[in-house]
Amino acid sequence: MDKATIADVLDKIATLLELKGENPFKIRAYTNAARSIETFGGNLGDLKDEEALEKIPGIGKAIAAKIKELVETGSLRFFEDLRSEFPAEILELFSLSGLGAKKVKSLYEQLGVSSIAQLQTACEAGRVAELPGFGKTTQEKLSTAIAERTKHAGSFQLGSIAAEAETLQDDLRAHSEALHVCIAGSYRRRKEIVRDLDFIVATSAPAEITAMFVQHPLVASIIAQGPTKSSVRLRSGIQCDLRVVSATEYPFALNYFTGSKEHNIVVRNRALQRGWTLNEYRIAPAPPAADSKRKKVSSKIPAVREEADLYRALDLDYIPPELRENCGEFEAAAAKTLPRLIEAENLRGTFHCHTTASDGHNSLEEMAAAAQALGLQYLGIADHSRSSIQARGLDAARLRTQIAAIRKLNREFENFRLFAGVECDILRNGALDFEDEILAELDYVIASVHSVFTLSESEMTERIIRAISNPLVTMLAHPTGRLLLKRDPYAVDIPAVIEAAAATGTWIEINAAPKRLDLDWRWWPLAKEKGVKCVINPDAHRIERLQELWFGIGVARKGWLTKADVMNCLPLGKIEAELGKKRGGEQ
DNA sequence: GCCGTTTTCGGCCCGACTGTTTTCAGTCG
Repeated sequence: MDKATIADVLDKIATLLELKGENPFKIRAYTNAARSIETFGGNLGDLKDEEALEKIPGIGKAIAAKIKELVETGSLRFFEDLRSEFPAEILELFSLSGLGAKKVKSLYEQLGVSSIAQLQTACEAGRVAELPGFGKTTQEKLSTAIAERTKHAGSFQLGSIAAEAETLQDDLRAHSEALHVCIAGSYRRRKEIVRDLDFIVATSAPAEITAMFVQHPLVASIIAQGPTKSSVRLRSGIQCDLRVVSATEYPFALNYFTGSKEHNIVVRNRALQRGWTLNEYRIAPAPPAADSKRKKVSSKIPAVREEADLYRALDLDYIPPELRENCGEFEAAAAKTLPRLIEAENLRGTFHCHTTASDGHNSLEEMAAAAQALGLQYLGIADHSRSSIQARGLDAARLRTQIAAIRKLNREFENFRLFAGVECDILRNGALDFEDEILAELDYVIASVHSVFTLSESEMTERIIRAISNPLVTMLAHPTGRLLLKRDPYAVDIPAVIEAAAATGTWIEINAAPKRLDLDWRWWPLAKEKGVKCVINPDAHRIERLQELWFGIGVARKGWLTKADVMNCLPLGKIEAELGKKRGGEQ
């Protein structure tokens, strides 16, 4: 059972308790526990051990016992009992925007509505509008939400909306009344999936900024419009919120709306401990509290002109947005041990690219020129191997032709080099798609799984470990095979793969293609701890896609990686020796 | 149900917008 499944059960418990009208703080405890499990970086085996579970923040005795039962038996009595109190489909109602626990409860108790289909019928019959607390407008909005539901699933790959987001940001920045503009939220934290975009604008002319925003050519419809907050839907379908604030409010708003929610709660609590109350607009003295805990504290209110001032006032080093997930950043920032995260400028080359030889759209020469234009010192070419029939994978003869072409081209470059590699399929049994003899002729080898995704977890794990145990394999590409929002990862024991990569000196890829972003940021602190090196690769099939390296940098930063952890930050003069290390048995 | 720099009780982030109200509840982030 994976972490996502456990978190999902905890979330569903929270929702069902809400439907029952339980104590809101108990409900939040389950939601907090779900987030905690989701971001838990440790070994999955620990989830069976109650003592280890209770060490995870937000998980106490009661929830630890429930997780243990769930992991050990595959089900949870408490959850099943709770679920049986309501019709099975009732949870789907929560996916409609505007419907929360109270309204769902009313619909269920007063109209017997417990599914989206039933709600649709009730709306069409006009019965929803007659309920207390509902009305004609609400009924119409629900009808629309049901109709639009399939159209906007509500989640977007970061890469699929980045261009739109940056365009809107640039246009807002160009407005003469905009003093500061930033996209906060999960976009700023570089989450792989975003649900909306949060624009924060500092200005003394809020009406003009709001007008420009809601009338922007990218806007498809206006959801809400007020003096300080507006919401629109862009053409791509993503919801986009605008907050207009004053210049003095800006650092607070930026911090608050960057989140994460879990991070904000800790920030606010640290402020409270110092006798201050913090909201999205300002920091102020905490009101004289009824409880004796804080009333004697009366520190001077700090001046905050930018976000860093806020963290400083809370005795913390500045925490980069990518780390704001409440996954240890506070402890590190307090101890002044936050790492200096990798930046895009640190990259010197990259390794996983395709050409027209297999399923790419550009030639060797074009890919090399594009890499040089980006300021890279080297580019690794790794076309598919023969088993990837669908991608016109190379056989030994065509691969040797490509190696020769690369060697020839290299004689023409100054201060740039193409490396000859291959993206070699890992066959069902863990063998590689080429004989060692030809792999040894290459500068490096990428191993990856492209077929038979349905093996059991132990078979898949053994398969991958066998492949990377070959000394000729330099790196493991997209280790889980996931396609974000489309295909789940195949079953594989990532901690075991990380152990094997550490033992064999194999690098692990961050595949920077926005649909993959694999290996996920949540695993990198563990990989780093084990001494595994990272390589950021675009998996580019055309020259424009080389720029997707930018998304890989975001993942690396979220994974707490520095330039020392990422092999392709090494300059040309040093990377060649590193490519030979595993092969030479020096490791 | 979780948590602890006054720790085993008594808190638990909080403001904006909308729609349905006539002063506020529900939802959202």
